[in-house]
Amino acid sequence: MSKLPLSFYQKEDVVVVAKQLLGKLLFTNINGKLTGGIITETEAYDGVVDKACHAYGGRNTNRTATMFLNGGITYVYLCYGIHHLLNAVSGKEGNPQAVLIRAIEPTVGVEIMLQRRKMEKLAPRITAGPGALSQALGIDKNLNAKDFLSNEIWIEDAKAYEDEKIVATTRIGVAYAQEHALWPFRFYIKGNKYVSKPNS
DNA sequence: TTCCCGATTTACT
DNA sequence: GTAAATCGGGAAA
Repeated sequence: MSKLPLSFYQKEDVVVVAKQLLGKLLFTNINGKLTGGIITETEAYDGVVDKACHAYGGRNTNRTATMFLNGGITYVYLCYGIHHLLNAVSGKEGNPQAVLIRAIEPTVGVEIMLQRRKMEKLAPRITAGPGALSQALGIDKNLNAKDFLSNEIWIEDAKAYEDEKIVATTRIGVAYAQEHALWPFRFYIKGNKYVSKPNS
């Protein structure tokens, strides 16, 4: 398998990127520790027109500047003062779109992930949920604005899921975005155990 | 500089 | 089911 090219992320429609990322393989190699798995859940954040997006209305600050860059890089930020959340920036430069990676199914480096999560044995909650996933993979804001062809974090190509295996629903934790909270911008793989909240 | 609050998780009752 | 933890960003002053 090979790494996804930057052109994959630079499509105009972030929703398409979010759907196509399902089933791809996300890896990190932090301090020589290789971990990774299959992406099972994503959410799209559609730039300046999306009230749930940090860059809504063209808000360009130290934090959100990363999203305005060309697609194919990471956007990592701290939420609730505790959790690092991993996004894949998409679209072209100046168009602040991003895909939140919410969950993976671990396949490589499970022992390392168990240690990082302080867990005794494997359970879905190890990587089901954006904060949990980042902790398991060793992601923090030092990985912000890295491109997805780096040696620390990357995504490899894999067979795409058929549409009937993909569930589209509303996003999590964005009630403050009013009517935009109803947009069906969350995608996950039907029946997979490594999904943060299957019912919504 | 101050104040408010969040793209969550976990440990309780 | 409900609440606490915890800190940096963004807006206002």
